[in-house]
Amino acid sequence: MAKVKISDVAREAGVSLGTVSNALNHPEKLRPETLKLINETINRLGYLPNQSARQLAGGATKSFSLVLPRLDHGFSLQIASGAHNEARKHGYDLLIANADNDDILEDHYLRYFMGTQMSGVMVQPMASPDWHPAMAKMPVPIVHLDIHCSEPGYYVAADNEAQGRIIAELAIARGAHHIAVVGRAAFMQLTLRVLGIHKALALHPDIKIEVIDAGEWNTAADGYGIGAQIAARPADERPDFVVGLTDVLASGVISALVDKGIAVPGQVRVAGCDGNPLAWSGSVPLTTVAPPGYEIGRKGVQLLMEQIENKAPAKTKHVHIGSAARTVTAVTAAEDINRQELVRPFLLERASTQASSQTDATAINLGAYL
Amino acid sequence: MAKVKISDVAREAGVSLGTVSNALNHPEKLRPETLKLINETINRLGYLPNQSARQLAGGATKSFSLVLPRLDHGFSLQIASGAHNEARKHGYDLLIANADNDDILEDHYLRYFMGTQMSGVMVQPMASPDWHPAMAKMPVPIVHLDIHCSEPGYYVAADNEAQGRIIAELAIARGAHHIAVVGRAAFMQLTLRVLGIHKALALHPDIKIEVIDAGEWNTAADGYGIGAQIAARPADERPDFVVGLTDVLASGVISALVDKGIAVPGQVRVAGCDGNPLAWSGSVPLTTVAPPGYEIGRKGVQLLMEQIENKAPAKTKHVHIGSAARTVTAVTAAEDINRQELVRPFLLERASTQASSQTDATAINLGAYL
DNA sequence: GCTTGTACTTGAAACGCATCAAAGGGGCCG
DNA sequence: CGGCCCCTTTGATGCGTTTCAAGTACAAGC
Repeated sequence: MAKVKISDVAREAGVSLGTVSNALNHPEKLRPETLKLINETINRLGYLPNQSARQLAGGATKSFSLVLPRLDHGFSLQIASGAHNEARKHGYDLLIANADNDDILEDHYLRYFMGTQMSGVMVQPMASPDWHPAMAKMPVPIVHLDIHCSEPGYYVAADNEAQGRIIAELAIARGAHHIAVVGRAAFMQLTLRVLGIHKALALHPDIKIEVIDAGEWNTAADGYGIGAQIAARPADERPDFVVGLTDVLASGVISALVDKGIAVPGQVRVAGCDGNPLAWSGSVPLTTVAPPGYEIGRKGVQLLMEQIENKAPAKTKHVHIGSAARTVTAVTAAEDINRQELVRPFLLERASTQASSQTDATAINLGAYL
Repeated sequence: MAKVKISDVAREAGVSLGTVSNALNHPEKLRPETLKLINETINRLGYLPNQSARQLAGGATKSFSLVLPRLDHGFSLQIASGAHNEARKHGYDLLIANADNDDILEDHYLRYFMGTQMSGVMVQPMASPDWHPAMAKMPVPIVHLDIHCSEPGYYVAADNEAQGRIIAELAIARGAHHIAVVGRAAFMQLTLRVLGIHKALALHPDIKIEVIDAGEWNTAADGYGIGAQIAARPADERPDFVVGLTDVLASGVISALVDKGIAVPGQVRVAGCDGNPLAWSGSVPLTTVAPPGYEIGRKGVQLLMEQIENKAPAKTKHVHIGSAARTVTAVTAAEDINRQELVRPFLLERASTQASSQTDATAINLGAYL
């Protein structure tokens, strides 16, 4: 249990300390026999290099970190996936931290990572990065994801307005009169989406817009609650088009509406945001606006790499992504679906899922398809 | 851009190095004025403690790490969620790494974390932990999740056999004759589920079981491919009951079957595994077996805490979870669903979702509910 | 005024490793 | 046999902290 250190390996192998270090970091400098001897000793002793000492002595290690607002938001997972793949491609590790929708925690992890001599740090910030000016001076490359920064710095901006615009156009095409946007209003991104919707509806003053705060978590339960609340309204106060910030949210809304006897999409139409595979891979696909999360993560790492390679980086550099919307022929109602026309972008995807239930028991949720 | 170190703060504040350190770690030892002065200096200079040096000098920091086989598997996210909450409760950070279904990478991150002087490490291993004997000697507390270890060590075992059993019982109740289990066979957990199915079917030798490997990723696309393959078979070679290791997988199978004109659940019944909120919160809920991932993560951290607190821990300690299955009255067919009987465990959940698409464009996936 | 105690503060000694200038060893040429 | 050069190995140095024994200043008690 006593920790084995490099000096133990050196003594045991009958070589010097520096040689063992070289075996780890510059194996090509050693004679093959020496290398082999050392490696055997390392394995025999179960030696594990102390990363802290390593970083202290040698500067930054090849690893990036990513702070996400929540792990169970599909979009964030896409980002993580893209960042992961790109990072590995460059031989970097990726460490992920979950800020759990808590800005204090987000800040905490950010500081933690910046102090860890990471090669670079990425955040998908929950709010406008007000702290950025202070952070920008930090000696660690940092990239903001899915957000537009006015402060100098690096960021990858998804065109959240475009997402709002697409939704609005969809709503117009469907003849909507009253749109409800459902989601956690505190999210900067949501604000932008709403802005996009407003802009797109500038010429349609007759269409009413409403934002319903989904509480802290954006869960299906939140969606269900909101759906129930919508269902309970008098018909003339009820939106005829609901947009969920999350697919899960939208899904919750749908089930509440259906449970309460409101026809979807007959009386109320519902769309989500995320592009969650589960949402559209089932027999009755959910309409969903899918921001290019994977690409955002990938570009984020690329910006990090740029900063690392050009030691004296430009003050500000950013990438805009997702403005060019790919729209697809609409389908009027669930009943009308011609499966041949359905867009099932399986070939573009990278898997997914998420779950629930905090009980001790193995549960089984019964439903259809059984 | 030059890194500010503790000595800079000390000089600038006109105190000694040790005092600044105390301000950071034992603020109660300082006179309030001194503390205030130091804190102001820290903020003014933008000082960020070097975590590496910190850990080197002071031993382990209060942080745990979690290595997951994949982030887009809902079950793993549940684990992460449970671990996160429990860790925060004890004042620990949680760092997550994605092994991306690659055992080399899993091993890599594991070694990395063990060398980082983490307070504890958790893994949801992809295969049987053969390397465990070597790792068990490591000076860092480690806990295996969702797996049963025969080697000495700590682990939290989900009763994967029970999951298999539940599925089998469901299949029997539905009068299945031919069950197909769809998923990546390399996963240890899947093996156990299949074992559970076999055991439960011991008295039903007439029911045929088949395992279809879903490839590396367990994506909806994989599911779709398998579904298509199943649909293409002659009716008598076709399974009448398909179990997806993942909800996404199951969902993909369903859409393929439906696309190919096979009735679900008319001709083929399909169930998933994960308890993904999206799967059952929609208007047509997917049947899904939900292992208690959240609890597994929580218990994992608890075992870690135990090891930390009792410095000389018992050789082996484990927790079994999920054996007591909570079953629910079955529903015969989608058309028969009585919504009042549906189990929508919203109150137990913690949100979710995941997405796809690697394009540059903001995409919109059209489907029903529109 | 001197002693004892209290409340902070100091600074030197690790922590485990990467680095790099320097030493060592062996082969080759003259 | 001596001189060179190249390949390999050595070990002292410093990375930025924490820790802790030793110090300082000041107050109270005698």
